[in-house]
Order: sequence, then C-alpha cells, then structure tokens
Amino acid sequence: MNIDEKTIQPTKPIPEPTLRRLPVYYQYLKKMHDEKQTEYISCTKIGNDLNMLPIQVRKDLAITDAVGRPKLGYSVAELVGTIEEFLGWNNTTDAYLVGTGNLGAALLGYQGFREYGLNIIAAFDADESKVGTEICGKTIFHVKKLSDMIRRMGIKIGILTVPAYAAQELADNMVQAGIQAIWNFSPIKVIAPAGIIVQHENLASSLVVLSKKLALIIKAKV
Amino acid sequence: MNIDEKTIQPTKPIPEPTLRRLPVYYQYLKKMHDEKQTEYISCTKIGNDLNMLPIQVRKDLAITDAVGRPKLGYSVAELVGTIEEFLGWNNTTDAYLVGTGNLGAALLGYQGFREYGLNIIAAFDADESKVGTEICGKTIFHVKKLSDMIRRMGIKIGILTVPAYAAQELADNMVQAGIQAIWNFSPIKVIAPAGIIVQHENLASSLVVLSKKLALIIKAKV
DNA sequence: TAGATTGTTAATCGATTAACAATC
DNA sequence: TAGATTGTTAATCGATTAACAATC
Repeated sequence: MNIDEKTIQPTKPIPEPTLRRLPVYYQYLKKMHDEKQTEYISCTKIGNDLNMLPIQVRKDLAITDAVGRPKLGYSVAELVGTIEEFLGWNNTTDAYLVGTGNLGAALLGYQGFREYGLNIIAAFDADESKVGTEICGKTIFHVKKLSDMIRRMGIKIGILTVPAYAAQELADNMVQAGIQAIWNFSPIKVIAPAGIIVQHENLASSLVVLSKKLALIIKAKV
Repeated sequence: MNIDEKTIQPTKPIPEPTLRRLPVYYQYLKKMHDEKQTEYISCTKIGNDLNMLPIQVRKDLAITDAVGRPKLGYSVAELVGTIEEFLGWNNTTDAYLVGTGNLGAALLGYQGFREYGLNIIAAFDADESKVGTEICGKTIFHVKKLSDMIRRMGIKIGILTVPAYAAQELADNMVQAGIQAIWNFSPIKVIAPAGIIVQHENLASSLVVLSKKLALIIKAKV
C-alpha cells in the first residue's frame, strides 16, 4: 500500500474493549514514568502488574501505533506520549453538565477530566436557589437557558446527571440545540436520533455484574 | 435430561453483556407496569422503544427463563418479577463504603441501590473531622476501624471511593479482612488475589469511548 | 550467541444476528 | 385461518488467545 492509498483509507474502527483498556495502561505507565522506575517496559511486565495477558497488552498497544523494540520493550516516555496523542488528550473539548445533585457535583469536582480532554465549562439546574452559585468554580445557570447556550457556544457534549423523570426531555432539548454526544448518568436509557452518541453510565448494570459474580463464588464455596 | 441431571449441572455462565442489559429492560418494564400501559409486550416493541434488535431482547429474556406466548408476547407483570428474581433483587447484601468525598457522598445518597439489592450500612473516612457525622443516615467511621468491622460484621462487598494514592492499600486491607468483592471507583486499577472480585468503574475509559465516537462523527461530517 | 520480546498471522472462543419451525 | 411472535438451531462476526518468525 502506498502513502496515497493509506491517506484515503477510512479510519478503521477501534475495538471498544481496547479503548477502555488504554486509559488503564496510561494511568499505570504515567505513574511508572513519573517515578522514573525504568526507561523500557515489556508487555510481560505490564501484564503481570495489571493482571492481564501480555498478548492482549501488545495487541492493544499496537492499535495506537506504538513501536517497541524486541528484547527491550517499549520506551515508557514514548508510550505515554503515544497514548495521549492517540486518545486525543492533547486538546480539550468543552461540555455542559445538567443536574447539580450529589453526582453532578461530584463530576464537577473531578479534576481528572481536564487531563482527559474534557472541560466542563458550566452547569445547569432547575432549582432557582442554585442558579447563580458556583460549584468548583463552575457557574450554575437555569436549565431554561440550556438550549440557547448550547447553540451560542456550539457545545457538542452534554452530561446528564438528573433524575429519571427529567432525563429524556432534557436529552431531547440538547439534541435539538445541536448536542452531538450525551453522557448519561441518569437511571433511564435515553433515546436519541441516529447519529447522536448516547453513552449510558449505568450503575445498576455494574452492580448486577458484581453481585452475580459474587453469588457464583459464594455458591461455589458452600 | 432428567431432573437429577439438571440439579447437579454447574450454573452456566451468564454473558456479561446480557447481565448489563437486564437492568435496562427492567427499568423500562417497571415503568410500563406502573403505568399499566399494556398487559403483554413483545420483543419487537421493547426493541423499538429501546433502540435494540428484537432478537437480542428475546435472547436476553430467555436467559432469565422468562416464558412468553407466541403472538401475544410476555406478561409485563410476570417479566418484571422474573427479572427481579433472576437478578437477586429480592434479598439485599450489606456493604461498606470507603471515602466520603463528593463521589462517595453521591453513592451514599443514591436511594436506588436498595432496590438493586445493595445496602450500604456504613461509611469510612480518614478525615477525623468527618468521623461520627452522618451522610444520608449513614454513620462515618474512622478508616482504621475498617478491617475490624468488616470481620465482625462479615461484610462481603466494599465500595472504594478514595483518591488513587489510597486505593491499593485500602483494597489490601479489605481483602485481608475478608471482603470478597470490591467495587472500585478510584482512578487506578486495584489488584487483588485470584478469587476476589474487583470491578473497576472507570470514568476515563467511558469518556474515551464517548470522545472517540464523537471524533469519528465530526470527522465524517468535514 | 542465546533468549526475551516484538510484530503478525492463524486458531479459538463467545456474542450477536439470522433463519425458521412451532404456536396461539 | 392468517400472521405476529416465541423458542431454538445455525451462521456470522469480532475479540481474545495462541503460535511463530523476526530481531535486538
């Protein structure tokens, strides 16, 4: 394949499981790098430390186009940079958050998002008494201003941390105003038109997986 | 296969994706049931409403041993009960939560867990000034009492909502004290011995999936 | 050199999707 | 009855794991 052919290739889809594991490697490698433990690291070691198969680590890293050296492994410094680059963590995207209850406040306070390329620039709530106040330096606006501000600022990502009953309507508003991706922490699955990304963060689902695994273990021991 | 053979069969592993989708159906069906919209529902309708393939819905429901009637569909009331039963939501398990920052407080305040069979009975923190106070009716103990109380109460599930630097050590403590499952919300992957369940709730991973999908769409439009 | 490790191709495994007979 | 829907078996698809040659 020559360079021209490569240029016009459609971006090959990246397996979602790989995408989910990359931040895990990153966090591990970043720490290793900061502590200057070793200059080079092998998939064998990463796998051992993170409880994964070395071959899976290697396959995942290959997707980022990281290059290693046989016998030596990968340069830790280089790998950290490659993953950052691959995940687009070098430039940030603005987002709005709707719903400043416990969970919303927790997300507003989470400093880590900035590192991961997400910048929550404002929050919205239906509670008049909250409007005008700040949480972690982010001003809270009334939710009736949401559509307008999405349009004016050209915001592409909306974070939903509202109760179930309010979720779908707010999602609809957001979509109409031009939001392209919704990160949904509400306990219902919101539906959006094709082409709009909805990512449902479902604690109930996670809890089910955890408790079913636990039930299996406890049953096995009896 | 006769009844005896069936009895001694090892519990067949349930696909994790199915396990994650069941609470989604449940939430949808519960609402439908509460609103008494229809007595019977088909996979076609569920699929349409939730943006999924009917065959996938049917396959998932089959795993819970739900029984439908050709032409009619499934009884909504029955289905709600079957899923509750299958997911073990009829009896609850006690859990401890460690780390009462923003996220910890959000989880303590989330009433939904009770419905899903999880009962957080107490919280722990290293901050002396928080010790003795309550969040949403849950007393906060000093983290130095954690091991002891896990042992005394025979707690099996620990929820970790602490900063990265504290996570691994606390996980180790928990495991030593007899915890069997750790629900980890800290930003590092904690490692536990084989046989201990660790479920890592990784916001960075979810965010990566979301932003990569978004990047694909935006690129496609340019 | 010998051996650990990468990069890549092939085999396996499991989940999703399709096909279709049974049925109310 | 006709047709929508279930239940079940088969085909497809994609991710994980294995195998192995290349290499420093």
